Amino acid sequence: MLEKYLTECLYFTASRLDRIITKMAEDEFSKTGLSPTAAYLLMVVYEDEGLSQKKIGETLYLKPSTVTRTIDNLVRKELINKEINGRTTLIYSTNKGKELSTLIHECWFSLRDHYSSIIGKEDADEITNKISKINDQLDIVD
Amino acid sequence: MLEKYLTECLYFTASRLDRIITKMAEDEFSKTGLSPTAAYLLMVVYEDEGLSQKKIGETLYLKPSTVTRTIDNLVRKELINKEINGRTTLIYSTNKGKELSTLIHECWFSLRDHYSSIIGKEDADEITNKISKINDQLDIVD
DNA sequence: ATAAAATAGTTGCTTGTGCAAACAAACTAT
DNA sequence: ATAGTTTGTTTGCACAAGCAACTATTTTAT
Repeated sequence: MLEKYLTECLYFTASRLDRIITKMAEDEFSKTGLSPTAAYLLMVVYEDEGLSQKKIGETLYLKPSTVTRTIDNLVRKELINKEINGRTTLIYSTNKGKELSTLIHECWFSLRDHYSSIIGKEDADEITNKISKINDQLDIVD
Repeated sequence: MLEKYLTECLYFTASRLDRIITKMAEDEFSKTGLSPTAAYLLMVVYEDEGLSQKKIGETLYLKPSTVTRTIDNLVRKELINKEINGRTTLIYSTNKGKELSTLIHECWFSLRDHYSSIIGKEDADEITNKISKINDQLDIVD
């Protein structure tokens, strides 16, 4: 009986979805040895070499502390470099980092194929789009 | 440019949504002194006093270890009791726990009002429903 | 030129969740 | 009845993310 009300709660359904899809993404990206977030960060760097941590955080909607730590991790793996430039630090991928590019993109497509094959490409695209719009509405960055 | 592709990724949008809505829920339920999950667990107990941990986990879609810990927390706060019954444990709310019922339900409605006021009631209900259906499709409990 | 404010990043801590292995109780089949 | 299997719960560990307070740099205003 309560179950019905739970599934009418956005918090409840959204966090369940997050757990499911995060697990799927982790499994998919495990081939790269990276967490999904680290892989996405790397993709952001590929796209815009030398961008600042701040920009990375804004792109991925992650807090500065999370960005710092994800970056530390990638630096430790020698996949990116930090270039301190006054109060900002610029991030570049290393050669080793660039070598991962293909694999990461494969995982990224594979993840999409995976959930699309279950829920259907149209539904997947539609829901993703809707969630994205709702995110922008709810995320009132003060 | 990459931003556009990120918003087409269900993992990316879903985890962002989770972060936003979890924060909103935490703020809303902070009046109760409980995490949203703990509050939901308590609501499940109100609805079915004496149910097993297993059942709680199934209802909330949480792993046994998470249920154990959330319950430990509520026991420590003297809001519920565990009654060990062979290999299963049955959960009952205490009087102190029952006293929280009204407040928890208020927060629960208030949370819903909050996000509905931002994205609109229809859109909120629609997306919640869609996510719920997708959860059931993706959550292939082996 | 210097004090105050704003900005970028870091660090210690907390929280929620899961995994895997352990443990304990209860069936099942011989 | 007893060995093996299944089931429910617990425990140790790991991880991702955020908060709040801090440091360091840059900008602004006087």
